[in-house]
Amino acid sequence: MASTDRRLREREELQTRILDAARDLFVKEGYEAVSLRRIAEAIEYTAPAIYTHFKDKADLLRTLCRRDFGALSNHLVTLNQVDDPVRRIGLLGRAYIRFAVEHPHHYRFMFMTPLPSEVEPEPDDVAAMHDPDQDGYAALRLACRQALERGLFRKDAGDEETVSQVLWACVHGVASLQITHAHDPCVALRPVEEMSRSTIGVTLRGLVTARGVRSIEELESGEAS
Amino acid sequence: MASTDRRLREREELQTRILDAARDLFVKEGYEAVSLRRIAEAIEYTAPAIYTHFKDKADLLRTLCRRDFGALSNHLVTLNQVDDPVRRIGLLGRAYIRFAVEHPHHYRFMFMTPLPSEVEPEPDDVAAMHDPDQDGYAALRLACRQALERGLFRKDAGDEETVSQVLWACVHGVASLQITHAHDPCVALRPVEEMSRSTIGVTLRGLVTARGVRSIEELESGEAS
DNA sequence: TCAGTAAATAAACACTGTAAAGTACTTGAA
DNA sequence: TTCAAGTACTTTACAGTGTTTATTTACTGA
Repeated sequence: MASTDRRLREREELQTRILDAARDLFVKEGYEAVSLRRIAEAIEYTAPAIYTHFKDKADLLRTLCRRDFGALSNHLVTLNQVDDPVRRIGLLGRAYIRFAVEHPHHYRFMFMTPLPSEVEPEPDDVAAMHDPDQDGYAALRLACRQALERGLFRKDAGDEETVSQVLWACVHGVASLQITHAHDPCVALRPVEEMSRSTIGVTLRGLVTARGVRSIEELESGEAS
Repeated sequence: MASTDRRLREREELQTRILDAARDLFVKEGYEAVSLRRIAEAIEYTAPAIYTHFKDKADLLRTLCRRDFGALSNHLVTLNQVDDPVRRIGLLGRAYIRFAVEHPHHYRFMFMTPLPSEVEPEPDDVAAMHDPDQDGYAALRLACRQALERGLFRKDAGDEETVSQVLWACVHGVASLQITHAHDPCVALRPVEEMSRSTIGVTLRGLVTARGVRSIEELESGEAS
């Protein structure tokens, strides 16, 4: 049925319009400052209409983040082409922090907001989550495994998983501190580029063997990317 | 006037009762999940009564945090007695993460929530903020300065301020990741003790000179404290 | 043409933080 | 002793929130 197709298409179009309006407002004013009524108004509908397309307000943002973070993962995994795993990890870190700073509201919701309750992920996502060619964290883990295998990371620094999480924690620290305190006069945070460079440099230096130091120097001498 | 004293005392007592009730609820259910009406009910008053003692809901939590974070700083600065600055930094990091995990809602509000607007701090706080014997961050900065001066940290790692912020970012990363994702089945975070130990070990190793390595070994061989 | 279905709406519910008005009670002075 | 001022608190009310229910509207497939 052609008309059924059209209805389905229209439905998806409206969903996208809701998501676009929501993103606009969330990015400008933050999740909690934006009400469903305002989102609805922006697309000339009423608030309850949103419930036809999304379970609730959190679901709206969740969907938004899933889509936009797909973009992050897509960007991160392109770095898999970098041969040297240590240099690759440095580039992953830089890109991660840059993304967080450029999309603070998305980042805040994804990584700085506790889940309402135990929300289990969809099966599709779980599969993608362990694929280094689809998921950013999996790409980081792969790089860590390679760095350990090739003797570029000290073995006593921890196993693949621990090392990955340590690296994640450190870049997350830079990102989240930046998002929360960038304009806080009490804190006087260093510019994010400097924090990014220094933190990645320090953590990598804390992980590498003598052989791995060269990779860091290459990373730091290379221009920003 | 004796009766004036009594009135003042009673006023302070009620303020403390409000704060205690609020802390109880915030710690159990989080800032946003708790309404002023519920806090008031817990102490058998009505919601607007709280406005006699606090400017608004945020002010209530702000006061609560100032008091309780005084306790953190008081604890952290006791570590100033540790001579070796590298070991001291490690102990500061451990204590910091432990505090964050034990007081997740306080920590969230203080370091993971953006200020409503440019709130300038009180002059008293600013003075205390730069005193290593009163403020935790000032204590960290002092330790970093000493580590640099004594040739325990590499000079090219950055100046005192940058190094301090890198260290802060890393422990903050561990703490905030833990707070947000401890019970998230999608993430499967390593236990916080392991993350704390590994992250502090890695970052310190990334900062020290050859001379400084001994301090890390002492730190890691020492029992948890 | 008509029953059935989906989508959007209007109205309402149970909340929220907060402001204004009113009520007791205490205080210092006439 | 009486009276005005002021404090602490309650009652009431407001404007807003996310969400639910009942109702209308529009369109579909038979």
